[in-house]
Amino acid sequence: MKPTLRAVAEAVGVSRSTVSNAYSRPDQLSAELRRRILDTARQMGYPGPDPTARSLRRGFVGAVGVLFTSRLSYAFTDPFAVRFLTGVAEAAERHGSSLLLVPLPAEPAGAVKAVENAAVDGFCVYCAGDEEGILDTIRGRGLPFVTTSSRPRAGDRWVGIDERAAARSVAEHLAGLGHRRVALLGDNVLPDAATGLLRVADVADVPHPTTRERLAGFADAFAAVGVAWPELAILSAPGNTRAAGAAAVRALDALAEPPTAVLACSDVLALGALDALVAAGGHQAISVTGFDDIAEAESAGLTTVRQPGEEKGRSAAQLLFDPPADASAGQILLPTTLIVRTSSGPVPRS
Amino acid sequence: MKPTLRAVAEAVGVSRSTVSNAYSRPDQLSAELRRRILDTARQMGYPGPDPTARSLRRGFVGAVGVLFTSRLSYAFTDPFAVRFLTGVAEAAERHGSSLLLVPLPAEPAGAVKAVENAAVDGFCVYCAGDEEGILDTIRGRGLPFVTTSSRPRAGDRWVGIDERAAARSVAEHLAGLGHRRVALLGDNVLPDAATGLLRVADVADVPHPTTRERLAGFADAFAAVGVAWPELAILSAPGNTRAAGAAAVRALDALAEPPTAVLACSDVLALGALDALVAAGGHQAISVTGFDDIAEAESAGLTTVRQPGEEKGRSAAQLLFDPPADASAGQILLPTTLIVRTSSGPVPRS
DNA sequence: GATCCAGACTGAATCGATCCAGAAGAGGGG
DNA sequence: CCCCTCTTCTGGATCGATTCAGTCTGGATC
Repeated sequence: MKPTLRAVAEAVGVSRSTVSNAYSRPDQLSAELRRRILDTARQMGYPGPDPTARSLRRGFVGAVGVLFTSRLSYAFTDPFAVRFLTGVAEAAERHGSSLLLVPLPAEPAGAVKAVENAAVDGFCVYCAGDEEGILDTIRGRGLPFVTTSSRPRAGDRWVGIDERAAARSVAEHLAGLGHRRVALLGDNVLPDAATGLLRVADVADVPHPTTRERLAGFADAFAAVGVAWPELAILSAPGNTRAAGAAAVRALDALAEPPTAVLACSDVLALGALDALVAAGGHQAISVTGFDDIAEAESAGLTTVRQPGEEKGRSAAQLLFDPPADASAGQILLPTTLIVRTSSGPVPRS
Repeated sequence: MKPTLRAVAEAVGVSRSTVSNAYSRPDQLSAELRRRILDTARQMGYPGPDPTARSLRRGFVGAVGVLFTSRLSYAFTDPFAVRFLTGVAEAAERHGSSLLLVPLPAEPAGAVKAVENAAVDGFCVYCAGDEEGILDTIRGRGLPFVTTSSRPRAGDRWVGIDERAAARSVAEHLAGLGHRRVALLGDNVLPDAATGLLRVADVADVPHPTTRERLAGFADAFAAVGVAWPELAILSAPGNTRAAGAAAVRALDALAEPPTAVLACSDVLALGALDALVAAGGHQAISVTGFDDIAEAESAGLTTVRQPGEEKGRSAAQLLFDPPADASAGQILLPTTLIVRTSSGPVPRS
């Protein structure tokens, strides 16, 4: 067994307080004694104050929790999530904090337990499915947190973009190019895990808030040019991956008249859509747009909406570390930009 | 202030142990009493046992530390590191553990402190620069760990590849295509942060173990066809990024006779090299190879050595969670494969 | 020479739980 | 009716440190 602080104190012949001070408050004891303490500590193989015990006593941990809803390992396969995490990491390392990545089990009860058991000083919540349940648990613990995805409660710290307006901007671009018969592509659009071409009575039925807002934004633009919601084809992918996007788009084959454009809720899905269209040989005819502007989007020539991923993470962590005195400054709206590339073009005359 | 377990115990009129049992050992008390306890706890706003206090008493935390040497936020920009992390995350979530990502300050003393202060049950050490210093600190704490990068000490748990043989395999491929005048590209080849074309007296002078092994493997293959170490051009990039790789390769312009091939120590660097060569217009003439086989390598047609990234992470975590009874099984050597694509070809006759 | 003060160090209380030996009570078997 | 076992619950010790109100010492001040 490793020696404890007490053992060191006894070996040197001083009180535990003094040994503690030798580590954490050098100014509280003479340099000479401090040296002696640290020396014998080293000799005895004392590894320094136990982090857990210290945290308990001090009342803080030095780590922020990061919450992804989907399986943690999936988070890393999502380029945008990785960029967010990069930003959080950047702020955290500047602040001297560690990052605790907490895997959330699929069942709500398990997720709540995971949040309750996380030894952290606060949370960055990235896009959770059962967001409210999780936020309530965090509130229950009395820990500070910052959300990103859905619309925040008044008083909650938040950083995000205007999802709906951003989505509208790409859709307006396509509408401007003359597209009227279009498909909207999202992942897990409805809760029942149905995949492919879907009938969605109302955008409000879409459970995932980000997907919902983006679809609504797309719809807004088309409504403005006279295309109503029921006329839009809705495609649901089984997940936010390239393969899933491709699979969903293949469902369009069933349509008598294929759409002239596919608007995806993420770049990953959009790239998958391109994959499928290229494989089918008809990609010239169909415009595809994405959302996020991940690295691959550029080389693929994907028209998309750029949102600042790293900055989102950085601001979130920053907001957690030093909360603005003025609560109204606790909600940061980041800008988005429409990036037009080659994957979108005018409707082909046929 | 949030109520504590003690407060709940007093409110219900039972002992603290019983409340504790209500949460952690339901079989130790009657269902009826348990319900009563949990109910009043909920009413009082008790968030459940404090994770830190619990960890202290139980002696374990439920989190594994992951150590990257370079700045934590850089880790996420390295696709191979992300894949490793994905694997670790996968194993961790299966095991119900969290991941503590610990940023390591650049100065060794700070890094040691960071490792000492991490509240974890063990570490996965991914490619650390001052690896030995860090491993010693972990050993000092008496915590289990798994390393990946450099050659392991006997008895240490380890998962990795035969870096040197793998590197040799790509180099042999190029040598077989007739290449004799080649450049080797790594990041931070020498400790003095020199960039571009370098004079390196001996491979052994390269501080970073992975880079050293890979360069040595490249050299092995060329030595076998009569090209000695001093005849190889060594390029050092200022970091493991695409831009850095491109920058380093531009130094080749200074050469009277440019090499016919560039062998990079990572795909990221290789892609950067391709960028630079494409920009210069001469990429047809020069073969480029990478290392790792990241996702972008395929679409770029990059010849490379594939190593199983996710599996590396998964095995590392697995090795940490359930150590093999037989210590000799604690070192896992993963296979590598040469992947030949279009970025390598025969030496052009001129 | 009495007073004051800063600096060095101590001790007990505390952080918030979990663990374990054992007490109390209920039921069962002989 | 007594002994034994089981279940249910309790109290105190403990995990390993930090904190804070003091004590003690030696020297400066008037």
